[in-house]
Amino acid sequence: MNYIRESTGSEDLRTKRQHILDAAYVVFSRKGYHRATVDEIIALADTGKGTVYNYFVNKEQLFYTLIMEKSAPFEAALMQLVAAKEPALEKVEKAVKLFLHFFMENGDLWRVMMHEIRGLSCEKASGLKEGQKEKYQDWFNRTIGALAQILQDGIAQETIRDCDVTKSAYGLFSVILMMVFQKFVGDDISGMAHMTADIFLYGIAKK
Amino acid sequence: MNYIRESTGSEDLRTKRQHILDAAYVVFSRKGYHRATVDEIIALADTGKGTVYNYFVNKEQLFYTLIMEKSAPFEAALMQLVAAKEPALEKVEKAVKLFLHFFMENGDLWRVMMHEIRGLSCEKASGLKEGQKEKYQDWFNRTIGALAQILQDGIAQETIRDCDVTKSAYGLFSVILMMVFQKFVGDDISGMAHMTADIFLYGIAKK
Amino acid sequence: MNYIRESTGSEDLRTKRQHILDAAYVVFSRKGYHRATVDEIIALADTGKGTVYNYFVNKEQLFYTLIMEKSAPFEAALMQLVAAKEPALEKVEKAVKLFLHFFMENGDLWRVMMHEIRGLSCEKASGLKEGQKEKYQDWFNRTIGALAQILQDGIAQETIRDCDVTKSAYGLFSVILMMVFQKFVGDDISGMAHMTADIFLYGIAKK
Amino acid sequence: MNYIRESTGSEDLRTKRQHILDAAYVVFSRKGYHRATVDEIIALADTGKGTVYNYFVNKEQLFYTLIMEKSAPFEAALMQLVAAKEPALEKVEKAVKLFLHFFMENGDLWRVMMHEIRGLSCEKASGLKEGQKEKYQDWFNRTIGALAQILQDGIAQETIRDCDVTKSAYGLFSVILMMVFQKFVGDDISGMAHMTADIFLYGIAKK
DNA sequence: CATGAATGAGAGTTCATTCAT
DNA sequence: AATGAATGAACTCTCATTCAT
Repeated sequence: MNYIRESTGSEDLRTKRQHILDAAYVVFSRKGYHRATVDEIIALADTGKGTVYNYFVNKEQLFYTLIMEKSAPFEAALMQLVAAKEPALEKVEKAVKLFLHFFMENGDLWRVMMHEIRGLSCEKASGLKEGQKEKYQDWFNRTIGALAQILQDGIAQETIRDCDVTKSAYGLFSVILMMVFQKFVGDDISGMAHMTADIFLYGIAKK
Repeated sequence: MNYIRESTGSEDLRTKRQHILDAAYVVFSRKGYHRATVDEIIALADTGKGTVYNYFVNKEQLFYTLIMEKSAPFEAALMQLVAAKEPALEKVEKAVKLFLHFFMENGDLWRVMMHEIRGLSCEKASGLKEGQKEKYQDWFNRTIGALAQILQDGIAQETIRDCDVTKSAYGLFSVILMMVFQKFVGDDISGMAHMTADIFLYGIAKK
Repeated sequence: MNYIRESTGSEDLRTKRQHILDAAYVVFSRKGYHRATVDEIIALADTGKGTVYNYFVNKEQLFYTLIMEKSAPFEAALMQLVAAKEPALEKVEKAVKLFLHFFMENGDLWRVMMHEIRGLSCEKASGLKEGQKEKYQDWFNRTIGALAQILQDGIAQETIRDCDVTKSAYGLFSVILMMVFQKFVGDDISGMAHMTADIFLYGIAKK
Repeated sequence: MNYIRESTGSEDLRTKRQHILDAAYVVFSRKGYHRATVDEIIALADTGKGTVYNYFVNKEQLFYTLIMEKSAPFEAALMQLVAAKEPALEKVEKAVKLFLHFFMENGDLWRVMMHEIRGLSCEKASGLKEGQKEKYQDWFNRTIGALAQILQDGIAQETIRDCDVTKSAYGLFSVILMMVFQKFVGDDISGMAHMTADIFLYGIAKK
């Protein structure tokens, strides 16, 4: 296994593709989908323009691949948390922490993605073809569904009010996003997670 | 003479500029700032390309004008609410209702605007010039500031916990937005406002 | 005669047209033919856009009219000089003075005109239709022809060498133009005329 | 291998960029800066619109590049002449010949350039940005400065009158230009150079 | 006559994508 | 597989001209 990695060929093959993805991550995050240009990506990736189209069919699919590759480890961790045997209230805080970590790293890219998947109705209203958009929607169904599952467990455990878990999960999700985008989250992610979960769970009205 | 004005006159007097704004509203909302083209706007407004540039200096200022004209009545109502003499807890619910109404109408446009004002640092990271972005930011300072003021009043009235009112206001704002974007809000805006305010104030954990 | 002038109608009629010509003079001189816009002309003339097209068939004819109106008094004076009974050498200096005065006033406009009449061959190579261009060329034939006539008189009077009078006239003309454009001419137009005529007549080589 | 390069290689290597410059030369010369369109240039260059912008940042810089590339060999020859050890009077005639040759080839383009660098004061009075205009002015400072230097040498050698060399150089320059523009120069450039220098040096008045 | 809102042809420029090397 | 020169469709914006009032 080692000798394969050390052979320059395989090393470089993975590298070119990865360099492009890394560069695309930076440029898409900074500029958004439309203002990001392939020229800027290849400049940052230090590669040729044609190379991009060897690995990715077009700009759109490059973006999609980026999203999926960045998401995979986060999704894995989240699913693991859902499956864990723990009180739901504690899982909520841990989930918030996972989301905060993820968005602290990838928030800008996700903001771009979320902006692009709007306009589902019209054929060419978005840069994404009809089939692609559903794949992005699946991401929300999976991750926010995980949050909802935790809340559902809490209801079963009678530590959480009997509410609409999907709406609540989306609400929690949106608060996390806003905290990140407004740069309210500093180095103390754990503390922020605690505070966010606390307000979410117990409200801000005086008891 | 009056009835003549009302038949064709009033129709035509307000027409061109308003038609363009109406068309721009639809196209910007559906396509976002960059994918919206002047050609599509004029097709919808049933006017010539030059006419747009008679009324608006460029695409950006058309967008800005749109935002400000749509926002004005909402802002007025919000400020009136803040100034009213009422318990803060009730004001919160009324404010949520105002926001829900506003975003049910203009949510897509605001999503576009919010996407464009990101990337404040870089020069060309957004379609908006540096000076303009601050004007959009002011909108947030004003409206979310109003929410924060209501919460602050609640703290003074000892009906709301002593929390970071700005963060909390942003949190409430983001939840409202998400409810709208996820189409969780139907015809019963009042009911939704009640539910949202309830969860925000009292949390979802069982007491 | 006076009462006609004072009647507002006739006064204003002449005025509108003249205001437009005055404004056109300023704008064409400053911006050149293409960069001059009708909008800027009407702003300076304080009139409506349609009014321009009431008096002039289009931008091109406005320009042409301007040239001809500005030229008339100069041409008259020049023709008078040619016809005068005077030694040719003195006429040369006086003609130089006339040209200097004229171009000190209208040099920019003439530069613009001279630039526009190029590209005689191609149909649409210039902004001017084929027929129009010849009219401009006539101006040169008339005015430089006058200079040539003076030189020809000088040859007859044996005070000027037997040279190609047309070429020499164009040469003198070009020197005058250059003096004006390079702003080598100050308030002392007479002195400058003397110097220019002196070098033209006697050369700059040491005798 | 070499002959292959010479058949297609050398043709194609220099091709696109040079074709564009060649086409731009023709179109700018014929139409002037503003009436010249990129569409016409690419039609003549038989290339795509984007290709122009691969080689030149914009229309203005294409024009500037054209001017500089056309000027380089002429300037080199002129500077060599100035530095040569020869009587100034002979240098004058040789310089006139150089200028005649140059303007016989590039006169139309230079006329366009000269027209564009006017209106130095106003911001948008010309198609050229403020900083660029100075670069064009430098061309005059260099080339007419070279003429003036020759005249200055003549004064030192006591073969030329003590006159304002800069004004005189501009005068000579303008005469050359006019000869070319009026198509007074035919195939016998040497003869024309002799005549022009003769009149410039010794005047046209009878001794 | 005087007006100026409306117009659209046409300008310069950008950028995702292709393909010969 | 890697490249980047070549491309042209699509974009925003300008401005001379018209015409209903």
